[in-house]
Amino acid sequence: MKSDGSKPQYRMLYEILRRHISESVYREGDLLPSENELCRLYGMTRPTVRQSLACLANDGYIRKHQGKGSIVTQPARDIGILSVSGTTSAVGNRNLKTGIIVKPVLKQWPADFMFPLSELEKESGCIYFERLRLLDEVPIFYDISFIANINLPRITARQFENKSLFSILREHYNIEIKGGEQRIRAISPSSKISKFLKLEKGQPVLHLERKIETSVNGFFIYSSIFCNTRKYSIFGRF
Amino acid sequence: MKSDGSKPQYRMLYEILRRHISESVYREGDLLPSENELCRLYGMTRPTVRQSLACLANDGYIRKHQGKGSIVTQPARDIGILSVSGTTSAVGNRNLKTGIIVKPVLKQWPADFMFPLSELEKESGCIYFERLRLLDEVPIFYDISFIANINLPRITARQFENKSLFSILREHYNIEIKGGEQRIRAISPSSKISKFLKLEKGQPVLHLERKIETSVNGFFIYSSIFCNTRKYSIFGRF
DNA sequence: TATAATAACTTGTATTTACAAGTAAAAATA
DNA sequence: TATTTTTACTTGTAAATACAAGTTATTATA
Repeated sequence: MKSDGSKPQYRMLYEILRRHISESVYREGDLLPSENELCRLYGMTRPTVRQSLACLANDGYIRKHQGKGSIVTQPARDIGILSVSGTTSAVGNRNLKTGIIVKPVLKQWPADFMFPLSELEKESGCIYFERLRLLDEVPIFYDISFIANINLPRITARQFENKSLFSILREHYNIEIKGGEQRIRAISPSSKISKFLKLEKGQPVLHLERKIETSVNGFFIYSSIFCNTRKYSIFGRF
Repeated sequence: MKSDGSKPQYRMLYEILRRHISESVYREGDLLPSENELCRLYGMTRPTVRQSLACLANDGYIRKHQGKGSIVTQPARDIGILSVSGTTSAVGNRNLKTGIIVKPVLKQWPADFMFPLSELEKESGCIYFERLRLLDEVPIFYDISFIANINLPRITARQFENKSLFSILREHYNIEIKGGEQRIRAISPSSKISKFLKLEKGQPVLHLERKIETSVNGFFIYSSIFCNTRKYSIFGRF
């Protein structure tokens, strides 16, 4: 019995509860309503409710304890770029600004790209752009993004300033981020990166190489992210 | 109908399939048997089989595609210290050696510990040790571990050389690792770390601060890991 | 032959039911 | 009163069933 046309029930409850946790309706340490109570409250059956809770637990919003209940664990998720939700939504209430350094252009993939590419990806080239992201006016991330040029009309004309790439993809192209993989290294920054991130001499940076999977088969987003971890740190769960 | 006394069915199937993938019975790109086939093969119902597959997908061993099936994605998981399986099991076939630099001793927690501690943890002190881990004879990790001193008889007397801490906990104390959280930074190493990891001058290191959750309520393992990411990189899924 | 419709798969979502196992508070017992 | 037992919760595991939705190969049609 799908009451809504688009999203599955468990997903809707997941989003409701996640929002409630984010907005401190349920605070850290609180017990969520029991599974049976949630069933009554939202008119679902227990397996459905449990599917929502499993997602929440997976994302680190709650912790389940047999016999006790589901405990809210709002993780002070530093700058949780490791989460799938994208930089903008992950930083929470901090003031995040995004400046475009290189506007989106269609070009060839670099010769030695950091991830292997499919033939289709190679042929169609990529949309390339560079962004600098500031947290409370301090430059923290330098993002270099590569998007396979597959059926994204007018993407190069879009305004990326202070917007999440993921939200643009979701709203205008109906593409959802599903997950991905990444490699993490500590490196000495190039002078270009050093300049943009306003680093002191000798200050190392974190380098992330990410391949992000979407709801569209074979469509990936790649990014190379340089991160100043002096004040903030990357936070993740496993 | 629990056919085995200890572990749930879905967990057993999960472990069987994971071993098959690790041992290349199923290779990367292969389709796993369909859910209904797995039901017949292992005498379970589809919800149970699906629970196993959900775990596998979660850990990045397979990728599910509606209408197609479950595709094996053996991730060339570099040195997947980010996975929950622990360093030793995560490096796969590479030659991993572990040397003890500071033998396990019971001591007080450091004054400014990297994670907040419960009262119980504070009172009971911690077991402290330092290890150097080499991959193909090259020092890669410098691990500093802190284990809450809660009911672990004879732990300081145990032989940690070339053994995974997690396997010791599992075999001798019946404690399983459930997950955890971590912070990641790029730092300039201290001279001590630099010496042990045989770093060139100016070579930065990755610094992980991890809080690892176990099957025992309130029992956590903490570790501070310094990692040389020049040759290898940390790999993770999200 | 090339295209479109169909059928036979696959996984995704959801319900219903049942019992096991852990937790905590209430009740009975010493 | 202090301890133990019971009871009433909680989540965990598992079955059987049904249909939706995506994929692929076959079959029918142009």
